[in-house]
Amino acid sequence: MQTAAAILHADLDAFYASVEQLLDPSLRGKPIAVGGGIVLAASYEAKAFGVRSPMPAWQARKLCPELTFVGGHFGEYQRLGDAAIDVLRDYTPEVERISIDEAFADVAGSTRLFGEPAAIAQTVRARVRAELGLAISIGVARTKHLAKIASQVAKPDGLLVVDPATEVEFLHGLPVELMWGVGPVTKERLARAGVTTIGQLAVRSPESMEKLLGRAAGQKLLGLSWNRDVREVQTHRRARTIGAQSALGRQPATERVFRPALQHLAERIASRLRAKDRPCRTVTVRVRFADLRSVTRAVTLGAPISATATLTEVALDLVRGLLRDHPEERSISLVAISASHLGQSTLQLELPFKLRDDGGRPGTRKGVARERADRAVDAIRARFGWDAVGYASATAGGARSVPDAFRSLAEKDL
DNA sequence: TCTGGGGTCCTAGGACCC
DNA sequence: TCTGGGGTCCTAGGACCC
Repeated sequence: MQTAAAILHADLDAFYASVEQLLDPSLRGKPIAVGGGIVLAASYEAKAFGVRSPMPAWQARKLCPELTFVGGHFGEYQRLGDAAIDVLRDYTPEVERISIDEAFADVAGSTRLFGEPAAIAQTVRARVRAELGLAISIGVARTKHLAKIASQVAKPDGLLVVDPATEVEFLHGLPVELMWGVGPVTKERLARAGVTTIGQLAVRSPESMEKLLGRAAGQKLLGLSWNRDVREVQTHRRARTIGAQSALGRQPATERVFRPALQHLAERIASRLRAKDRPCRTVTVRVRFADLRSVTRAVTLGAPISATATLTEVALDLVRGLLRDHPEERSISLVAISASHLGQSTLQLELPFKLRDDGGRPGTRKGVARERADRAVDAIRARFGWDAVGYASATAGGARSVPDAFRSLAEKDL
């Protein structure tokens, strides 16, 4: 009844940094970091000095004085990431991409055509190396969780197949932080309870783990420690939220500051909502203060929205209310907007709607007119590019901390 | 000299309904 | 006059992932 190990987890090694070294041979073998103010990615040579992402540039330079910073070639990351995943797709349609440089693949149905999973993995690695010039590590196991752990253990530039007969032994010798879902906080909590390896976690009682980590996390981790992972490779996943954020440095908490920033974020988000034809009902804003503490405010509307002007107004309202509740906070360092409760794709026009039921705002909106204006802007951008047209206050606000090309990369609909 | 930007999922408390 | 229990939705916050 034991199933074969047929789940692959493929992960490009130090992806952004490797692409930079590929594009510029003079960078090969050297410690480099991609980014400006912070490290977005580090080469293996830089990681050897302790350089990690995200780390402020000054701290990285302190750890590694000869570190070379390079600005990103974001278009190339997208192109090469896509190409690597496409190599996987040559062996199975069952591919779940989880980020720009990482994907699961289920090759159970492909063995007659292409051979054993391990052979497929080796071929993929060789082809990505030969065709793209990049190293990709692959873990092969019976479950997604174990395949993911295996690829981490296989790095750099390795292949690791976990035999179903020995998977629990393999798992139990590893540190807990290799598990999906164990970050710094959970690692620390477990350590205080005397748990540092997956094997030590596995023998704890469900009650004790639930008490320590909460119901869901406790059950999940205990199950995973025995490799009880029932998740399947999912080829299509619909987004549940669409959001954007902008770091501001340290700025006064005034409308002059947050208005253009929110305008720009709302434009980006609303255009994506329209492009996917998925209007949102819930709008959440987040404001981070100078001390890095952040607070959120959310509102769920009576009707879905996707007009830029409407989203902007709702977000502005929320941020104003939030700041009124925190009069002691004089400066802010980040604003964010997130849209959720995304509707099904419907082609109906955005009707005038009530913003709130309490009558605190004018009841109706020029929904239809806004919809038309947005469609016109979307069409111009589709032809001439994003910066060809836009709301004056947002485009003039110019000083963006991160190029929009990078933002697009991070968007998860890949 | 404090640290980007895009996401997912979980928890807890309160409102509201039956 | 005081009382139950369950379900759903919403909001705020937090941990985690790449």
